[in-house]
Amino acid sequence: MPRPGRNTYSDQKPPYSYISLTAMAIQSSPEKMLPLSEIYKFIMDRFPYYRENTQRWQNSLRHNLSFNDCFIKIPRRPDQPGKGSFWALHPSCGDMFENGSFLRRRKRFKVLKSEHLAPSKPADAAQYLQQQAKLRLSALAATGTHLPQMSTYNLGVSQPSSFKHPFAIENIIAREYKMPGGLAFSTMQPMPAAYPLPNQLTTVGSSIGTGWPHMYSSGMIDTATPISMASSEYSAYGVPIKPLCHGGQTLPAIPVPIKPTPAAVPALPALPAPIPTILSNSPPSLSPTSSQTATSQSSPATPSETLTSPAPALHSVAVH
DNA sequence: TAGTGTTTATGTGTTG
DNA sequence: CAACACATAAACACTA
Repeated sequence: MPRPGRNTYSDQKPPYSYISLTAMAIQSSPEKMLPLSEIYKFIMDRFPYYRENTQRWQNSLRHNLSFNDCFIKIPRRPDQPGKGSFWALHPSCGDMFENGSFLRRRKRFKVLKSEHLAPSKPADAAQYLQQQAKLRLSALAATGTHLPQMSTYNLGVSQPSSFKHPFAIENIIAREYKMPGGLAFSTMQPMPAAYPLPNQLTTVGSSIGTGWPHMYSSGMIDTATPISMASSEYSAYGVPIKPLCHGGQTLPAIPVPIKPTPAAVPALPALPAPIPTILSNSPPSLSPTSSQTATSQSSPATPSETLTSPAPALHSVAVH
């Protein structure tokens, strides 16, 4: 396991599992589903490390897609000719990653065999999923709820719902995320020794390139996979429906939200505090798993670095 | 035939 | 230390 060291990460293996990377790719797509080739592309575009030994990691990735229940295969429609199916995230897999951290899952996502909720036939499941998604979306629209932006994997029990884990998918893939005020961190101090700091990531996706050496950040990538994470659309779609059915093998005409807004999460005001905590060694309000993981894998990053950054900016931004 | 998808096996590192 | 998560390899089937 490569650890974030002092050198550039450009060619080093990112600390994300294939599951994470795949989830990122899928989540980054407007429709929340991608063919295998696009998943490859996404990963190679963003992580130079994966531009080599493609046979190797792509085999592993395919293995993960098949092996893990959190990925569901969606058949191509007749009007979408091509090879292979689309892959999407299982509607119930949202809490796979503790605190939204994509470093390591707290537990493997497994579809229950006796899922009484979900229809058994794919055709039914398709309808069911679509129905659920529509209901969900219309409900959201009706309430006019401004959902916590990109809170897809933000499951933090004691975190404000606006908190976005530095390794959360939103932060990872939100390269095009633009702050309302057009703020940018591109001029930020280079931080070769550390993985993206929460404030950097949460604040502006475009800054990832500088603060996140293992991710490629040249403009060319954007042409490949337009990311709509910053759009309001994502806010809606990105909030998964947890209680949604399991085992939905289907063909959703509309993207199925991945995970519900954690209802249990107390509606606390945005706190700058939790973030630095993650990368530091004190886990107070965060789950040990998450913080431990984050720290263990980015050890050389000195917590002080994270603390010296303009942390407060980050949440006010994240919320909006 | 290359790409895709499934499955089995094995090894390593982490977690409880 | 057992169980788990993950990475990797490899064999094989299917299909555009």
